[in-house]
Amino acid sequence: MTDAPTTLNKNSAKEVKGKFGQYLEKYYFGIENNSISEPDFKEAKLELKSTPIKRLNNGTYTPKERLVLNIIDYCAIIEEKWETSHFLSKNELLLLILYLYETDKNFLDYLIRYVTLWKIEGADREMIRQDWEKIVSKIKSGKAHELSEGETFYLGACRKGWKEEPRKQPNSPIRAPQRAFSFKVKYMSAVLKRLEDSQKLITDISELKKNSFENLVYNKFQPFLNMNIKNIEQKLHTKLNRKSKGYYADLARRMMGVSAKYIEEFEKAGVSMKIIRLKHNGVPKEDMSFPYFKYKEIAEQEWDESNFSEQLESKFFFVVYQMNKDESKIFFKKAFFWNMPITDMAECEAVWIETKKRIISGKADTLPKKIENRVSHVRPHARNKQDTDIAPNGKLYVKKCFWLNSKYLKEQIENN
DNA sequence: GCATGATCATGC
DNA sequence: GCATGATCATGC
Repeated sequence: MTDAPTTLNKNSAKEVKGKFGQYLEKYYFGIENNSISEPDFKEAKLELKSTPIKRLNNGTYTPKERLVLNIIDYCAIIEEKWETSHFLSKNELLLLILYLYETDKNFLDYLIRYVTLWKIEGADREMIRQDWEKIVSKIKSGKAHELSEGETFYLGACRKGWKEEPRKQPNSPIRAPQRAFSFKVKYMSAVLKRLEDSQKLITDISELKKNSFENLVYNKFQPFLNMNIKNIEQKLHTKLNRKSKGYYADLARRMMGVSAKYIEEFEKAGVSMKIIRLKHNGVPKEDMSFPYFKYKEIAEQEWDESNFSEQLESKFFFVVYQMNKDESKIFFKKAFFWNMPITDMAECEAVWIETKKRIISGKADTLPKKIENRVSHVRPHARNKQDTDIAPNGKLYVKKCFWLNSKYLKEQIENN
């Protein structure tokens, strides 16, 4: 921000509010201040947002306020659909900058703590969609003046511009205060937590210029190939909890030099890391499970929009350990990125369609078994027998999920 | 309290 | 040894 004025002194909180963001846009990114409806970087469909965090007395950090997004146009929004909504097209992908607000500092001296891309996706996206629908339906019924933040979960309709005249709204003569969509403070806390809990794999950009990301990851594992897990821990000068279920995942992250829970690059790319332990014959000890499904959801969905197809389309990172015959010893064998070949995807589609067919015809208790398909099968995935979900026929069945067959995984591991 | 990743148990 | 059913452990 070299061109920015430096003569400003301490600012009152009110003056500062918004200024950091304006200066950042203007002097760092060269964008003139605007409130146009397109994203700031329209070619990339990327919206620039900066937001303050503050330090608490106990040393932890917390968002200072909600993140205010676009102003709600009461009259226009009732004609919109979620997928093509103004809100989503502007805010789906944010370049989010979290800076540390400090009372007695000139705002030009605020520290930037995190810079990250934040995409509305996954389960968050569903919650936010529901919130959006709720707000829109209230506006539709002529109650824009009764909107309040407490009605929704992640996405709020907050007051914005107290000095502004109340706005016209459809289906009611009453004028309603101006409101904007916003991520609630609690949601921003989750964003911050996510950032605090994640760690970059590659910190030196020059490495990435010389080598592909995949190769850089493989290089990190190189020194540990074929090494017994005990020796790996020693080499890393670390002692992990062997009893923890996440032990092998922890160890894998450590081999990559990461002690945090999340790997930033994996998170951004939607890469899911999976641990596989091979028996002496090269077959994984377990099939690979996915989150449980809702019978009714499968009955109503098409394959293309199903959770299972979405999960399979993402990239995987397999970390493979090899056990000896009596499973007393285990060593690190290999790690590789993987995505499902299109032909195998078709097999999973067939299993999914068969599952849907049986659920609809009231046979949710006899879903595709392992012997029925080379790639995938359906099996219980619940806390116990009492942990059930309701099927379209009104009966309760134990929760189940799709699995990838261990023998199929064996082939994939051997081919990589 | 529940979802999720992971693992155990049983019977053929 | 494997398919299938059942459940554990952790974290949010």
